[in-house]
Amino acid sequence: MATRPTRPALRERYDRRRQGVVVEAARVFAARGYDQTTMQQLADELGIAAGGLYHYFGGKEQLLIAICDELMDPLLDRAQELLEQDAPPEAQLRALVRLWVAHVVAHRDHMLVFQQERHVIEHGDQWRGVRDSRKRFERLVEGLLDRLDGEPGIDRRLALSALLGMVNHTAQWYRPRGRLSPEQIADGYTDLLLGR
Amino acid sequence: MATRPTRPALRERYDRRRQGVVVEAARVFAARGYDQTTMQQLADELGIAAGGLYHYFGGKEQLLIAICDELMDPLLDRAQELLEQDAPPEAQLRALVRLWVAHVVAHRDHMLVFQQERHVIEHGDQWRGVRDSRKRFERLVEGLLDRLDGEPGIDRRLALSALLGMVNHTAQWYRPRGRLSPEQIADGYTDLLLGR
DNA sequence: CACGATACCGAATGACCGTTCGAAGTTCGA
DNA sequence: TCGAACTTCGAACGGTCATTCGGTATCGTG
Repeated sequence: MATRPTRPALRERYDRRRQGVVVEAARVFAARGYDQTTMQQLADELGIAAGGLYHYFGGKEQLLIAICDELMDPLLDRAQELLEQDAPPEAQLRALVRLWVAHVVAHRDHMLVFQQERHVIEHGDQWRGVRDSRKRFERLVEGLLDRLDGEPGIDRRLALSALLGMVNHTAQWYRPRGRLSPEQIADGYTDLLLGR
Repeated sequence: MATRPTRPALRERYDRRRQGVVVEAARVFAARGYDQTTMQQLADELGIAAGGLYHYFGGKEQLLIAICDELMDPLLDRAQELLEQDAPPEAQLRALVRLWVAHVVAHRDHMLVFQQERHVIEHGDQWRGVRDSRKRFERLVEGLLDRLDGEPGIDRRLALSALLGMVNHTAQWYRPRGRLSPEQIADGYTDLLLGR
């Protein structure tokens, strides 16, 4: 693996290209599966030789890690930013779910790869970072749910699991020109959780 | 691959052993991933030689198909049986979700493998059977939701997706001696869907 | 233009893995 | 107990694939 260029102009090009590789990898991995995709196939899709990939990534697994980071990091940032604001819990929940659904559908491929490779993420050694990000995001949602007013019609922990299930599952059926917009979907989930 | 024994006594032993292989395979695949598990590792867990596996299965992929069939077929049967009875839609929904959650937690490993290998199931040629089973089950649930009385507080299709997401996601967090029983979990989901 | 830094090529490598198959062991039924 | 059916073994095969690396083309810069 090459080192990141030192000169600013080149560094920019390098970063863009690297990012492009991640996005394409997410696409191909989501469609064919991580293990069933060869570096050769991925390189073909990108129009470069297989060896060229190692200019940007130390190996196949680093590529997978990059996909997951690109999925979790911005989501976590935005969620944190949102929750720092001072607003009623219900409004925050609605806003968070919107943000979350929007992120999921904008990164469908990343999300599908993330779900498919759950076993590596849970057990792998280099995966503590990704695991922690996921855990932290879940805790954010959990904390918000605890802050909701009113007696819960449903167990709070169960509501959290349900919400995680619904939203993440969205990646598997959402289509860009579908009947419902991401916002409508998100609001539907929120309404469901709040008993309408 | 050997043919199924003709003599009844032997056939019984053969079926039991084959079934044991499927269950163990589900366990190992769920933990390590299908592609990352070698036939050797699987055989080790079973205490037999790698070649011995081919006495029961034509190949690794057939094993995967067997896991999925073992998951979907009984679920579909029970659901169909339930829906043939004459009962109010709400009661049927509650019963169906109970049945479904119970099945998912009883076959957690099968379920996790099923989700991980989504891409093969969606695109593979030999997978039409499994695909059809899944589709048929979804249609059963969809039909039941349409039969619910009252104006829907949420889009019916979205409710279906949400339910699918919640229930299937259960496989990823449920633990046998957890705080909630499968029935409590199922009822929680149903309450959520019906607005409590 | 010229030079160094960067980007990519592509053949070679070494390891791994699913699958085969003939032989050996075991079990069943008569 | 004997033979046939069944089960398992385990070494060998053929193929695939991630990764390496020395060389070549391209690009930015002075």
